[in-house]
Amino acid sequence: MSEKRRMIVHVDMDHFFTAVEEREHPEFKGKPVVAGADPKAGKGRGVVSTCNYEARKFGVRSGMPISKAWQLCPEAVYLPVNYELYARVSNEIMGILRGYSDKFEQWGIDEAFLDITSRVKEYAEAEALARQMKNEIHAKQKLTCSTGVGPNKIIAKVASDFQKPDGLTIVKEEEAEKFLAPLSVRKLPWIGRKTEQKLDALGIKTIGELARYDPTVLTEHFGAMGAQMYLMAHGIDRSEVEERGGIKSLSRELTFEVDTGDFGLVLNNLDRLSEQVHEDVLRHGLFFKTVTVKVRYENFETHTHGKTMPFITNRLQDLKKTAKELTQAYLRPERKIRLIGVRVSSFTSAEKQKTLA
DNA sequence: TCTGGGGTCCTAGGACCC
DNA sequence: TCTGGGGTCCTAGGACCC
Repeated sequence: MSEKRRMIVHVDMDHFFTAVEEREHPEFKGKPVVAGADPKAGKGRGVVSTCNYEARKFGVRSGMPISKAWQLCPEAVYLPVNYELYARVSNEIMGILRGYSDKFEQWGIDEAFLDITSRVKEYAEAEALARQMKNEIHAKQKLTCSTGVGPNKIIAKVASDFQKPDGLTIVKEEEAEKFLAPLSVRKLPWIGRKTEQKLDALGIKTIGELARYDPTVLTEHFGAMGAQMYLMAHGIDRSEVEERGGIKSLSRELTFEVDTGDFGLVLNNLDRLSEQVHEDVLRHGLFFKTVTVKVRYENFETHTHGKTMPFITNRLQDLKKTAKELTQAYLRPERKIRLIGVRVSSFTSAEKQKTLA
């Protein structure tokens, strides 16, 4: 019995944050635009969140320290990240895309997978449908996206990244291995900087080299991920497109403008972060059991310390008290602190909590 | 290169239970 | 007393995603 061939689409909005900003501010058009931390004339300490293609011409990239971006392109328009605005626009786009599929999966704020197997019979029809999506998003939102179509999520995602911006790339099942082979392993999802380095040490740079490698050796080096990488390199991926389940954790963190040894300041901010997390907990109607704090020292050494309580709670005082207790051990006079964070997890919803009570 | 912020998932070890 | 096997929960750290 042969399974029906699937038809999967991946949609990735082009430089989403800065594209929304350009739409809202036509005067930015044609200029380099960078969304991220305050550059503070080259002294800022955050990173670039997104930049437009004009800024990329200067070498600016996502994830780059904002101070480096300032060196490369001081004349760019620098904007703070307006997450609420982007989330509103994202919701409208996701609403449009949902209409094109039976199975839908949002991925981050600006990407989505669609299973359109039941709606098309062949790749030409899939291409037409993908083009229709792009046109509707452009007509209604004045934004462009890059789209990939393939027999599974991995191939669709790599395909959407192949031509940018405003791209549309179709990769048929029978062409998938040949399409992937010359690309860097870094193009595969889940292969980041560290894994790329480890693969490089094994003499593996391209997806084709990964596909020809001994899978048992990959499993020895990378565990379950090794087997997964080997399958991906062969264009194999059986994972379903499915709506993400409920939220698993809520957190807030803060990097100080200057590393600090002022523990009063640290604890005040810890309280503020706890209050913000607590607001989110109430907004989602959740009860939590686990509190985790995060501390990063000036040398970037980072620790987390958590506690699971023997009861479920949604009270601010429980969160504040636990976070403070967990943080105390890290407050050492000889160590300045760069970042603190508060996270809650092990959730139960309010409805479930009522039935238990 | 001097490294944000909000998330998810995996791993490995230890506690504890039957 | 020197010893099992399975299951679950918890913790800390790490890699990855956008």
